[in-house]
Amino acid sequence: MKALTRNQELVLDVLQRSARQMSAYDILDKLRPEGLKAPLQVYRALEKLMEIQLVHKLESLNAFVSCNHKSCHGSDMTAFTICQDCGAVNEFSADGVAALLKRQSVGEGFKIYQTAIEIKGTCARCM
Amino acid sequence: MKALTRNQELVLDVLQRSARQMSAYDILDKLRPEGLKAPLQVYRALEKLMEIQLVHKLESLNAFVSCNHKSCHGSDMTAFTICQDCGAVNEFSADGVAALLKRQSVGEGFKIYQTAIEIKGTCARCM
DNA sequence: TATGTAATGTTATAATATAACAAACTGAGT
DNA sequence: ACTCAGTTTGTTATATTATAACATTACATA
Ligand SMILES: [Zn+2]
Ligand SMILES: [Zn+2]
Ligand SMILES: [Zn+2]
Ligand SMILES: [Zn+2]
Repeated sequence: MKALTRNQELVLDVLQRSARQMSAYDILDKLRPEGLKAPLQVYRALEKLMEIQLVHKLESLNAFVSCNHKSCHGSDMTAFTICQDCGAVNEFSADGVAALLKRQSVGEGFKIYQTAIEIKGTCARCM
Repeated sequence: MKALTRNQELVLDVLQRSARQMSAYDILDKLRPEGLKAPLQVYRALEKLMEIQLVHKLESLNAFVSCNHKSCHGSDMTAFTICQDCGAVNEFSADGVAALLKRQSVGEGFKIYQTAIEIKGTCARCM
């Protein structure tokens, strides 16, 4: 587990403190006081953080969240619910789904490398 | 089942003839000879086509495909494999996965409206 | 025909992401 | 300490994807 660089620390820290997903530009704005100036500085940090699964990208929102799911590091399976009313995002365990997808995709002759499962709907608080 | 408008027909037609997913701007370029000039003309057509599930968006690619899955219209469950080597996209039936996700998300007090399941890996031809 | 709804055309701009390249840092091996 | 390779950084510029705003036109239907 390699140590994070300064920019990676900064980006991860901002994401962890945030209650919500953030766009790369949201993150950049938060980090201007620390001296960051260019989108690439954020995107490069995000790229590494996603590689080691400390951060996930919500593809359907073009936004990023820190991983709060103890057991997903090293797994290739990540699933999110996204509430369309309040915007709340929740990472949840989808092991059964993962296994099923794997079986089914093997049936189709497909070797899974990574999955994005994003479920939009209404969360409990908003029902 | 309302009839499609001219722009919607044009966009759907281009997508159906394409062997691959296309970005909105790919589609626009194909349709310049037909008189389309602005991105919005394409995006608006895509919006309607997605509403009636004749077209799906691949969120992780910011690209669009026509639906070739006979039974998915009216369903809220769509799943894709995306080959990272050759780029091939395949829409596949994920009823079991859908059911499982539904059960699990109900457990979390979440009402599903729509899902995006995108699986990246290597297809049979590329293995 | 009157009336409301949906679709269109157009210009401009916002939001998201990457290319290219030079400079600085890091760690392993000598 | 020196060297080399690989990684990270800073910076400017640009590419790609998507929407805002607003005037206009088509279409259904009562
Ligand atoms: Zn996670
Ligand atoms: Zn909610
Ligand atoms: Zn479909
Ligand atoms: Zn392939």
